[in-house]
Amino acid sequence: MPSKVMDKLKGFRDFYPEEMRQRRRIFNVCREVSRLFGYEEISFPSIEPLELFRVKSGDQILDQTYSFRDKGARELTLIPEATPSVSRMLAERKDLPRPVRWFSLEKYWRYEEPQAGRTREFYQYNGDLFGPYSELADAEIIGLAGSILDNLGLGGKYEFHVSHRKLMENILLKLGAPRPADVLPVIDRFHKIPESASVEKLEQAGIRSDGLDTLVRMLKARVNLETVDSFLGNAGLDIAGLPEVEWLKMVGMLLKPYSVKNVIFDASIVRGFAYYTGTVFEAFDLHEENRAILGGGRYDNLVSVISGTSIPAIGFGMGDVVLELVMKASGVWTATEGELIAAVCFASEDCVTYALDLASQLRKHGIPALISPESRSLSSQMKDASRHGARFALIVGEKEKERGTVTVKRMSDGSQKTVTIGEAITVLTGELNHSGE
RNA sequence: GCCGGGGUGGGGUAGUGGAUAUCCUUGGGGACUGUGGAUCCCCGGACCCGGGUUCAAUUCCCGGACCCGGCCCCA
Repeated sequence: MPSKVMDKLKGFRDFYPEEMRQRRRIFNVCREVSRLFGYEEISFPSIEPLELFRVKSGDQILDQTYSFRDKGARELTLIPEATPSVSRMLAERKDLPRPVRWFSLEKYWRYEEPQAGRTREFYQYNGDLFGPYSELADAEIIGLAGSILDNLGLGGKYEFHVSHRKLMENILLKLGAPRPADVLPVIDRFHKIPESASVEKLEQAGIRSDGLDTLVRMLKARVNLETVDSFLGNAGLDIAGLPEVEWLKMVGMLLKPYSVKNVIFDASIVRGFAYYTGTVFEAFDLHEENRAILGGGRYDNLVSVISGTSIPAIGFGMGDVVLELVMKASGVWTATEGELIAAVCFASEDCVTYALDLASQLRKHGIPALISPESRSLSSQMKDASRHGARFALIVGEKEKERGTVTVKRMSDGSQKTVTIGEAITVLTGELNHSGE
C-alpha cells in the first residue's frame, strides 16, 4: 500500500456520494432560504494576499492560516474566512445599488489542530447585508440565520444570544476599565473558566471592586432581548439612556415577525475579533453541549479599513462541521433517498442500439437512465440495476425492438408490463413527480 | 504548539517473538445463454511508517505521521 500517496492531509475530508447527498441537501436549503430573503450568491478566490487578512486580524491569527510564498515571493494564503474578500468585492463596485445582500458557500482553510467540530478544510455559509445602519438590518440578518436553521430542521433546537460591542465597552468604561477592548477577551471566556479566575482578571483590568458584583451578575443573566432595557436599568448601572440599549431592545422587537424565537441578551457574547462594532450574536445548540452553530455581527469599519470607503455592514458565518454534529445529534441529518433511476437492460447485443435510443429518450424527458457500458448477460445487468438502486428495469430484446415496446419492471415488487415507449415515459415521469426530489 | 486515547484487507474482527495471519462482510467473476435481491463455487485484498532489542518483530521498546477527543485559539 503506497501510504504516502494514499494518505490525506491531516484535517481534510473526502465526501463519498452517500455523504455528498446529505451535504448537497444542506447547501440547497441555504441557497433556497437566501433566495427567499433576496440574497444573491457570490464567489471569490480561494487564495488571497496574506495582507488582506493581516489588515483586520493581526499576526497571531496568521499563524493559523495556510500561508506560503509563491514563485514571485508574494505572501499568499488559503483564505480562512469570507469577510475580507466580500468586503473587498463590495468596495470594488461602487455602482451597486444599496442595500447589497450577498451570500456565499465556499471552502475555507485554517491551520489548527483538528478536533470535534473542527477540521482544517471546511465549508462555510456566509450572509452579509451592506449599506443600512439600522436595527431593521440587524433583525433581517438574524432572521435569515434563524430561517436557515429552521429549514434545516433545527426549529426550536437553538437559541440566539445577542449583545452589543459598543454597549459592553461603555459599561466596562463606566466600571473603571481604562481600556475596555482589553477586557473583552475576559468577558468572552467568562463561561469557560472558573468564576474566581474571571473576577481576578477583571480586577487586574481595572474594574472597580464595587462594580465587580454588578458585572458578574450581568454576565450570568439571560433575559429576553426585548426587556434588555429594564434589566440593565435595574442592574445598578448608570446606562439608562445609552442608545445601544434601545438599539438592542428594538432588534428584539423587530425579530418577532421573523420565525426566530428564543432571542436573549447575553452580555458574555463579544465575539473574538476586533472588527465588530455593534450588535454581535451567536446561535447555540440547545441539545447537548451548547455549541455555537453560527455567529456574526456588525462590522461598520472593516470595508473602510480595506478600501477607504466607509460602508456599514452586518453578517454571519456558519460552518458545516459543527452544523453536521448538531444536526446529527438532533436526528435531522437524514439520509435522503437515492434518485429514481431507470436501468435499461438489453437481452442481446442486437438490441444495443435500440436500448441506447431508449435511454436517450428517457433522459430527454428528464428521467435519469443508466445502461450497461459492457455487453453482459441480462441477468448480470439486472443485478447491477438492483445494486445501483434503480427503481425500474427497462428490458428490451428482440420482441420489444420489433414492436417498439419496452418491458417495464418495478424492482420493489417484481411486477412488470410491456408497453410502448411513450407509455413507459408517461409512467416514469409520474414516478419522478411523486418522488419529490 | 501542548495533553490523553487508538491502529490487523474497503468495513467489522481473531490471533501470535518464528511456519501459508482467522472469520464475517464488501468488491470482482461464475453456476443462470430473456429477468435482480437467495444459495453455492472461484478470485482479489491487511499487520501505519521508521529505528531499536532479538537468531527472528505484525507482536516488545522508542520516535514520527495519521485518526478520535481535550487544551490554546476560534475570523
